[in-house]
Amino acid sequence: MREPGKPRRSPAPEERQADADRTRRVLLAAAYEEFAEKGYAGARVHEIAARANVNKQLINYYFGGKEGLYRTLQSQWLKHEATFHDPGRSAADVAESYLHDGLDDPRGTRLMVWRGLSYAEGQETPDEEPVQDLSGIVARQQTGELDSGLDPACLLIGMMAMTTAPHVMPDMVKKAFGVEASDPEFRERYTAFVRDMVSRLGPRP
Amino acid sequence: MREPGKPRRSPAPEERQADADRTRRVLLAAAYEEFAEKGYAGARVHEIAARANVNKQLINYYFGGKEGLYRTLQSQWLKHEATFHDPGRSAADVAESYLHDGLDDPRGTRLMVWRGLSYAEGQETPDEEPVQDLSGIVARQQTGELDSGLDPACLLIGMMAMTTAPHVMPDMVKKAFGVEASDPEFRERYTAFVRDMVSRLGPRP
DNA sequence: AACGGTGTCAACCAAATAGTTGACTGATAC
DNA sequence: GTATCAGTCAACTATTTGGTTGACACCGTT
Repeated sequence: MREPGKPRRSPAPEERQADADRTRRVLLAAAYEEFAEKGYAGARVHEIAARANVNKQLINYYFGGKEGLYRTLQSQWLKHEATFHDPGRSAADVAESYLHDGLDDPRGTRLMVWRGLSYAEGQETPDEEPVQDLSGIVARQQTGELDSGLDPACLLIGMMAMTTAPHVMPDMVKKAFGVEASDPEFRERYTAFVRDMVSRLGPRP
Repeated sequence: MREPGKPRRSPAPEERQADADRTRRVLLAAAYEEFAEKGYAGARVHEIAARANVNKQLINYYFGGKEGLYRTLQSQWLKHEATFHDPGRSAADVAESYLHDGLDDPRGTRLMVWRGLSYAEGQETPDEEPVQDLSGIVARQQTGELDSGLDPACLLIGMMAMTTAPHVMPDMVKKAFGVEASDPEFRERYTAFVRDMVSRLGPRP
């Protein structure tokens, strides 16, 4: 990208390290976009480099290649786990905000779904916590907000399924609602449904 | 694959057409596997040809290339639409069989999810029916099996979300249940949950 | 001032990949 | 019997793609 004759801008004294960190960050940000959009197989390293306005060799330099970059991205996004652990807010509110977060910025969800499809059974889960935190659900069962007769693990999967659905089957949404998943009309109708749904998960009369 | 000297087996009289059809079929079957497993970008045409035990050129000959093959496959699998239209069986039974069909053979679901991720908003939906059949849901609302206060389109999406969840987030399943999504224990617990869930969608007392 | 290290890049390379070419086989039509 | 056509394939090609090489600029240290 740099013009032939023009010498590169000089990295200021203590800016050196900052530049390296900055490069890592912009690369990760670009990778986030590219991988969320096209998945691992569809993503292109030169495209990531272009989005980051950086030479593609730096992907190898800092992350050891496409796969290293992908792994780094994944492990970084593991923190973003959904646990419904948010005392003070109702389950319906938490579900709604999960849904809205996903509708406002589908990238995280898409990344998760791409990963799910590429998931191979029996693969080693190296360092990442091998157990899902269900305490947020269980706590709500104890307070009677959710029916304690229901399986907590199922509850979590079910709730997550509802919030990811618009990204998993956007075409079915389009055909069933007549509008895209990003349309306010869908948002409104589906939000109401999710809240209603959650309210039905309380203890049975 | 054929040995050098050995002449090819002669196509019998009326077998000619049958051979062409057969080639198309084995290619589509192989493509179904390959695309379901790796998605469009990850699939390899030489791999599809190998699975079909056929020269890869035939993919171009019969389908006009990788994309043509993919399109043909998609349009063929459109019939498999889920509509909950099955009078005589309860909604819980239908949901359960959707779930079990998916667990027994994930390929159709995976294909759908891959497609969902590749879905670009605003793209033309060429010939395929642009409206989702909701009559199966509405009918169940009229008989009082499902709450008629609920949005039919939402009901469909929600139900489908539940049945596809195991394939969309197999890693979360693994972490939440401690077993793979293919494990009988998961199947049992999750089936019970889905049935319970559906039973809660009836009219409120 | 020479040296070594870090951050960066342009140019190159090898493998993979989708697609093309030209040939061959046998059956049917003329 | 010759021409034509459908079906098939091995070998080839152009392009894409992830990755490597070698260089260079700038800084701090000796």
